[in-house]
Amino acid sequence: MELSKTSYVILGMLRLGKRTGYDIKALVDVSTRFFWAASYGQIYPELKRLEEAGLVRGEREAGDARRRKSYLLTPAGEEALRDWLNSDKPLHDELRHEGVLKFFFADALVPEEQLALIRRIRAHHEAVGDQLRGIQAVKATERPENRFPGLTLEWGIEYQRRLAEWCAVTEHQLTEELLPDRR
Amino acid sequence: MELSKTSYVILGMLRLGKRTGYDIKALVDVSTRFFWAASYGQIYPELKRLEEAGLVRGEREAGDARRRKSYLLTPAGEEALRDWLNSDKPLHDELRHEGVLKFFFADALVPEEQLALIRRIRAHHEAVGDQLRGIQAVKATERPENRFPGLTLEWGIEYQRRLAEWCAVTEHQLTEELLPDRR
DNA sequence: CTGATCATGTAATTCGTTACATGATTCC
DNA sequence: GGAATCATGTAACGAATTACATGATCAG
Repeated sequence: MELSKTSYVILGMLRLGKRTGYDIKALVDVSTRFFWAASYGQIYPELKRLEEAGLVRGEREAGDARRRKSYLLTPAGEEALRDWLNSDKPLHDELRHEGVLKFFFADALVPEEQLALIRRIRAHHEAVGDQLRGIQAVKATERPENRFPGLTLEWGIEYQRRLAEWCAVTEHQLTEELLPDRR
Repeated sequence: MELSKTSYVILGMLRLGKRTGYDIKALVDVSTRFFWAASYGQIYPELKRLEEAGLVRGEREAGDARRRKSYLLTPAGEEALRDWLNSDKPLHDELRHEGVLKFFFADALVPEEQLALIRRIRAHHEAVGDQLRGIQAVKATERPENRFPGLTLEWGIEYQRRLAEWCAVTEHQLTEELLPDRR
């Protein structure tokens, strides 16, 4: 049976312990969202399918007026997760970056506009970097048996920093062309 | 009238001169594909819509047995392109990276498997980098009035190189832990 | 008591890919 | 003459988002 990548997000989150669909969404929003997003519209139906497939088990807490339903991984689910992690099938890698796209077409602009565009792109990456650093602060209190989420967050921060830096360098070059050094 | 991002890809490509839908697809596949992909299923219907909107004009060459239809930008199309480039609306920025996703969940693996995973991710980025360098060779003969496509390509190569390098560093760290230095 | 958050789910819609159908031209 | 490529298009499908509906609980 073929699972979507997003279903592995769910399995991976459930490996950390019992979780509701709501919990999973909240976790995704402060972690994998930056390289693999997921919405309620995917998570709830997918939980149902995963349960039918025997990869997760859901239970409503008796007497829980909130009719909350928590899921946990079955052994089959753990195996499916590990199989995916160890699989050497080509890695899905997709980027949709409007900033780079605009940059690609920037010959249509006059130099001042080009500069303004690059500044907007830089501001964007700085803002995302700030967001990630905010999350880092929250996560600072987490347990050490799961080190990879933290490493991934560091990677994300570094990634945004480099993109912003590349903008700064390009910005500098264009400025020099516009206002050549006079000494 | 709201245009999709992909329609700006089309407008941007047509700014470089008269092109058929087929031409645009071929151009996208060696350039924007890496940060904004597009397929025939989008391009042909979108060209029709853009023509109805008066942003492009299409004409079938008389006596062309191949029934080829070339499009070019109208002044309104050029304006729409420039307006988009200068707009300061938030930039769409979306990443779906299965490698990073697996890395995030890698605590479920034993160290040898973690190492193998990182190697697969590195190999992936090296392969994409090679692809981009191949394109660079082809593009080396292009005109200078459009400098930004070339800059973007350099950015892409650098981007892949850094991702691969980050994998190499992490790989090294994990190896050290597995086989601590004995002197 | 009221607004924020917790909580589950579905329906409509959008966006995009893949596969298919069809046929001409070019290169060997 | 046959394979690769040029060329246009559509239909079916899939993946994911957004908006909506509904209601409980919690903090002030």
